[in-house]
Amino acid sequence: MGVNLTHSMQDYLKTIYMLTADHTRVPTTRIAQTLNVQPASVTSMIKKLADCHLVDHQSYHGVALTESGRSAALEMIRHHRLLETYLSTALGYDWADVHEEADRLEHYISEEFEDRIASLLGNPLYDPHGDPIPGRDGVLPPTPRLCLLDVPAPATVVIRRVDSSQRDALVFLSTRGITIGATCTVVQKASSYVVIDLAPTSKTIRLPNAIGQRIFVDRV
Amino acid sequence: MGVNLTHSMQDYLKTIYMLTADHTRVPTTRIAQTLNVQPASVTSMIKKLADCHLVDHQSYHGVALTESGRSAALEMIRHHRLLETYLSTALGYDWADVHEEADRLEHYISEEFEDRIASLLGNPLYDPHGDPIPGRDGVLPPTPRLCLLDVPAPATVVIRRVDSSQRDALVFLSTRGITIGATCTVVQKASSYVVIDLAPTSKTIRLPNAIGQRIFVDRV
DNA sequence: GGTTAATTTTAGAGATGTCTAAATTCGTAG
DNA sequence: CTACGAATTTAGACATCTCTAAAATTAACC
Ligand SMILES: [Mn+2]
Ligand SMILES: [Mn+2]
Ligand SMILES: [Mn+2]
Ligand SMILES: [Mn+2]
Repeated sequence: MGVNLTHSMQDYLKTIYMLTADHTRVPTTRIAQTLNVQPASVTSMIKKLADCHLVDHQSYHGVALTESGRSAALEMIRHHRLLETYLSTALGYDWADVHEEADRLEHYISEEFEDRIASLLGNPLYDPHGDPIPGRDGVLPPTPRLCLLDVPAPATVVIRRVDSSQRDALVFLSTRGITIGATCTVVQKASSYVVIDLAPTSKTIRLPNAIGQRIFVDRV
Repeated sequence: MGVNLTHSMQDYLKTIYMLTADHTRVPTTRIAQTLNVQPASVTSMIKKLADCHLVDHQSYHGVALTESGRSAALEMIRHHRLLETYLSTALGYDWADVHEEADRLEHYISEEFEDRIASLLGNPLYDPHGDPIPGRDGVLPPTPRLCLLDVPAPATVVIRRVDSSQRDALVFLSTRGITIGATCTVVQKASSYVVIDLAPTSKTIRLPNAIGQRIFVDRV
């Protein structure tokens, strides 16, 4: 039973994990949309995962991960985020390009490979987008959640995380020098945009809300 | 048609390439043994490869690569040997451990990944076992072919390549400090073994013919 | 509470890559 | 030159993961 997970099983587990961050059950259709497959395909994979005790499936009422399903998902997320960090730090990839490569390789690296890149990187806690990297023990560092748009106007913040789900936004940000760890001052808040001064150059940047929404910070 | 090759198709092409180094056709059974599958499975895969014009199959008379089959095989061998070199050089893998990891990853790295590790390694011509790495253009550097056992007794040589097909032999050699690029002097040749002095320490090592057979050198 | 629309599951099929068992072909030994 | 044994292919099956189309279930509205 469930020791050897196929590439597909791992993708489903990872997706279910992501979609159940709020600890509720996730409906079939949601998984289908995310993985770009038909709902019928999801149902049949869910059955297989349930047979392996990786998910809890209640017919017509969605699915949730079991403890072992959660572990398997976190293992895959660890691979993904370590790979992204490695591709960025050691191989010079742009942060907009790491996802695609990591999403394939995550299924095929060995535990030795995982350990070696983790160790070379100094066992990092966050990936290039600021997403937390689960430890080998499955413990997840805290996710930066304070949104740039929720910071009142005159305030200095450090950029801790960006939403990495849209490549365009990542390119927009890196083009303007906005990266994880950068310090900036929020100088003006309008209804549809926010203006920041980016340290150390004090370059002034106007960010549309659609972008500001995707940036998470710590106040200094 | 043959643009997108599956993992399996790539493994078959690589295997056929390896088994046709002598430019003859290779029989079905030989491929089956190498890939640990049944001859019937080889026949059905060969048909598919022939449909894609990657191999030339004459029923009951074996198979050979076409030009495009050869290119695809060399592309996979380039991935494999670059990965082995990278795992060894950048991640500190032992040369006995690189094969297994590279054999999986070779199918899943992108051309960008290939280019980046090649460039970081300084576009190496040989992998950690001394096997030649095909260029992006498919050109293969020369394979060191002078066997240690064929060198007359008092002679100084540089170790250029070892047969990497048996893990045990690789462990045996690295345990004794024998690596690619090492210089040694052949001091005695007996019928069942050869004695060498390994520079720079002048450590004397007696190698059984079964091992010596697997070492290829350049005379100095 | 019954009807209806959306969601979900079931049923059946195709693609891929493997297997076993049976049939075919080849080459050689008598 | 024929018959035999080995190699190879064919035939039919199974596992995996996907699809489309049809049936079943749910939930919500009147
Ligand atoms: Mn994936
Ligand atoms: Mn990321
Ligand atoms: Mn392989
Ligand atoms: Mn090698």
